Amino acid sequence: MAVAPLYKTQELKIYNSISGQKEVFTPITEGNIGMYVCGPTVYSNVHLGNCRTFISFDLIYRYLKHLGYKVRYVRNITDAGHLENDADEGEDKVSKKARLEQLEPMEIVQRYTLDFHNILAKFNNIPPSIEPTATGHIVEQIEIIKTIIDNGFAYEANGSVYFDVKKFNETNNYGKLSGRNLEDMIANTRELTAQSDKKNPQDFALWKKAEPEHIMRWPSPWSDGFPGWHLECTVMSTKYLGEQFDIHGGGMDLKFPHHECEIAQGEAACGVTPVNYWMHANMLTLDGKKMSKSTGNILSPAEIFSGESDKLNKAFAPTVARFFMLQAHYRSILDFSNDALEASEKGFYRLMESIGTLENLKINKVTEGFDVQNWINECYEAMNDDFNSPILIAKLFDAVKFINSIKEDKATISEADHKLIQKTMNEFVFDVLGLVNTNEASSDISDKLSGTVELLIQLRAEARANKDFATSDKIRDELLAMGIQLKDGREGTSFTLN
RNA sequence: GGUGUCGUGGCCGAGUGGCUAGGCAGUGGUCUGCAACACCAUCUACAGCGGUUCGAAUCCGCUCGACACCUCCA
Repeated sequence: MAVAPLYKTQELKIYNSISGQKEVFTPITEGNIGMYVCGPTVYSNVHLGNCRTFISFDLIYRYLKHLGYKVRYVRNITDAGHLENDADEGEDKVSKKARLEQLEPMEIVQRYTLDFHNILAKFNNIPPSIEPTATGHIVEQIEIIKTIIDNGFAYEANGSVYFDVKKFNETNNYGKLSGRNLEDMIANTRELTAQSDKKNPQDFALWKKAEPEHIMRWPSPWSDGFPGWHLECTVMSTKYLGEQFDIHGGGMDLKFPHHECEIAQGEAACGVTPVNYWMHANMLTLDGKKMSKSTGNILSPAEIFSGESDKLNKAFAPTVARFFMLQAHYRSILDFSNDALEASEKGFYRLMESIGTLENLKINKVTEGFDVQNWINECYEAMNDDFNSPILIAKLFDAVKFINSIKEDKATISEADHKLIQKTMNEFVFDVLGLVNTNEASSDISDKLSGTVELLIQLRAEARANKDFATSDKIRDELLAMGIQLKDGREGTSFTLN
């Protein structure tokens, strides 16, 4: 018997940045989803703020897959073309770093691409289906520039090619994603600097002629140079997902100009708007301010994992940091602090604890004290409402309460409901939220240790029976200091690793 | 200056025209040799002012404050 995919029964709503509303999600091709997310520019280590965005889209990817969709997830690596600023003399970020560190640009790219993969793996992100690079698509970028020029939306000046925003805006709408109006933008900008090749300050580069000292350069019909930053995403998304695809994501700070330019390029090249659902993940702040490479207001994942930072009292497991982020909605600003992370950590371990408890729960004939089916529905409702992970987590804690009540003989569960709740917990906690059970990972390697602790528990029980509390407390307290917590229940003593 | 978002209890953080968010912390109880864990109960809210409404924290207006984008950033 074939089971129908979940998406047949679940109505998913997604907040579409371009309409500013939650919309019922309908993919272009039933059962299939094309999703593109702007990846990093690999000229330095990822910071925690970057990670939040990718964790947000990992959640989305995981849930879409959970619903039974076949998702092609494309996330690029920007290894060329990303300029320091928009001025004509703006230097390529990768190039600049290579110059400063006296390395080949591709060594820089390799180093930070590896770092990026390594860190995201620690956060248990699933790699995308395709991870294309800008330098691997120079030919396609040159081709699309030709098309945009032929369609009359770009012009060459001095070996560079610029997108003609004003011309585009006569027939299309430049600013529809970011809610901007081109006339206002023009009215609000200062005069062009005398040496600029652009017709308008809003025009953006599709191709830049390389200065003689610029080491990253490719031949083109216009000059030896390099492609503009916005272009790579247009090229790689349409190449792998088609001229029109379902979801395009990225950080909120890419909305303008990057994504606005992508819309313009896509429409100028293909005559159709490229994306049906625009999704923007919000920023992670530190001391109330956006984490940002340029201002140095940064906390690195390595610092979280090691605890070596003025901002932290202790080290945190990657999955705890992930859990902390998922406790906020992806479209809300989340402020990072040691205290908030510590609070999440305690909750996280409570959640994991109850998943362990769930394994060997007393089974009864009937379920009392909880409506399992209703609970499952509420979990789906939460995620179907624009991927509301905080609500989902709140629901998971409802189940935690129920599980603990059964343990305390204050509620009962039937065998069927037990299976159902176990399946649902596992699916949401591990498959959808992508959390990792740290208890389990450590207990795998500690069979011998368990035996040792069991022995100590036995000795302690004997001491307690003899009212030798000095000995029993010594065993308990010293194990605790080693990170092993004894738990006295009505059916004997168990332990957990902290 | 332009555009936009937001302001929730001790902290973090959902939600929303009338119904308990949740986590952490606190308080009282159960359990315990004492604790811890767990369970039960429980206290601190919706920036300020005005308006719409039978009813607003939720809608509208103003004030104050914060942040983001308008240069590069996830």
